[in-house]
Amino acid sequence: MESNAPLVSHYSSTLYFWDTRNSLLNTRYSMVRVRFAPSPTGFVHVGSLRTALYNYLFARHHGGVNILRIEDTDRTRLVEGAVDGLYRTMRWAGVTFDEGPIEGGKYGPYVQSERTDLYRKYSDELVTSGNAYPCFCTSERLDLVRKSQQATGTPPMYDRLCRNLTTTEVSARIAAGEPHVIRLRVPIGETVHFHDLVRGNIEFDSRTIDDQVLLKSDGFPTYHLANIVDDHLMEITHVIRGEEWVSSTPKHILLYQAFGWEPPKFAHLPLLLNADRSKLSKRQGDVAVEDYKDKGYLPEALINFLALLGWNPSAFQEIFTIEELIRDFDLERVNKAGAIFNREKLDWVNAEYIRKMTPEYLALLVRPILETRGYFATDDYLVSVVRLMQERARTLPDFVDFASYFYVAPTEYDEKYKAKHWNDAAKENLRELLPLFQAVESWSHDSLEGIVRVFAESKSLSAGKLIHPIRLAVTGRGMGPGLFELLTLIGKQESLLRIEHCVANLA
RNA sequence: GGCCCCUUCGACUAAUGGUUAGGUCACCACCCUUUCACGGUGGCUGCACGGGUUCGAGUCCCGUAGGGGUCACCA
Repeated sequence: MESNAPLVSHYSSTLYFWDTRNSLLNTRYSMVRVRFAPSPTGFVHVGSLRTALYNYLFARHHGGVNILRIEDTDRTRLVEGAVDGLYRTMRWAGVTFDEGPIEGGKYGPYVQSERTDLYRKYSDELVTSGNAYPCFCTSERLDLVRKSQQATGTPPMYDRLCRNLTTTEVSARIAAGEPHVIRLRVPIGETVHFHDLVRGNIEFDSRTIDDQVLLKSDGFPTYHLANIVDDHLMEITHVIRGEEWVSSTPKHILLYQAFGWEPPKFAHLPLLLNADRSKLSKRQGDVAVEDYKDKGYLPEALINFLALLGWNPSAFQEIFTIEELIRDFDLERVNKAGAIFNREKLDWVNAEYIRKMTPEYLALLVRPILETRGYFATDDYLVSVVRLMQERARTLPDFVDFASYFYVAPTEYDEKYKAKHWNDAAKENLRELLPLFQAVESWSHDSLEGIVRVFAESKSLSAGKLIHPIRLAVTGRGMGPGLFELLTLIGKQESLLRIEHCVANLA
């Protein structure tokens, strides 16, 4: 019949062992060790970044160790260069690791495909102890079983055909070279429970837990096996991961019990959501960290924004330095409900950061974009443009795309603005103003403003009647920095050229 | 469908049995102003619903509804 005895006896016999070790080596085990364990399937999802960030903040807050582990046990989904990309993204975001494939560490290797012998060994151990069993079912049979279960409305689970094969039959079939997997022997009639640091106690009836595949027929482990073997061997103290893992956690608990290992503490993070409250997905917008980098968001801003999606220390502060995030971070203040990724708020946070940075630093970040657009500017000039645009820009490309007239004369003129401010009277005014501009000796903010205001007064006009047409002629736009700042930067010759051109040609 | 989780303004959230339910983004109005932006002032909307417990419930309990996650030899 069913043999679930090994689980129970294993667990209780090793509990004593762990309790003793825990008290004897208390200092060692009080050291926080967390891991970020992505599978290298290409880009880094912003949700993954947030998970990585929370692990990082938790580790730093507690003076613990942050570990990167690559979970590449699915050979069919390997993506060339994904690990490099992952590191590039993490470095950009400022999330650092103390142990990992590049950092090294005494718990390595940190790439699961280099640890397959280990998983095999532990899988064998589970089979020997009766907590796992070989299964020879083909995927075709499994599909059929699943289909009939769906048809009858029963929960789709493995029907446990191979669970009670005799040892002689098992040996024979293995000797015959029959492909097989190793499955977890889930005990019957138990309640599996665990305490989640975010959600509290969570319980599962073991009859709802599938006899999960632990070792695939290609000899590679599944996530479930590799994950707990590594978490144990790497002495992970806290597993901080996305909510989508809650329903597989009981399988992990069962594995810890089967091995007689003390499970780590779990904290399941709320999901990042689309506007319709479904799991944040590619179909409804940008999900790759790279997308946000490319669109001109600053890493500090993205991190700040992401940190506050699902966690909040007080709600009386919106902008946090990374040091403040580390100081304040606390798993107990992580929310339970999913959070919608709100792009407008990100824009605002980004704008806040742009206003805080030095123009020199921003200019460095803007230059590549400038060159992509085919514009030219000296370093000094670019810094000046940044200074004028700084409180108007929300993202990095704004310094180029909303300010193109600083680099090249306008070829298009804003229709609405033109309709409002460009007419024969305006042109006549500019025609008369032009010689005064030409005659000016110091092309400076104050002298230009003085000329315009005196001229306007002499003609009994409001200064706006001159300012708006000049802005249109010089920039083509109805928005931007103060006119006299802008004229000063663009320079006398170029400014006059543009005004003359429009007076002569713009209808 | 089974199992698990969740539910405060449109969005992110604060509140740890006693508040006119607070802040931020977005939105609207006004002020500042040469435009846009910044800044300032004000406004708009919220405790999913129904029962309990309690002198008192957004906060505790039960139920309902709604939403989400998960049910692979993927992680």
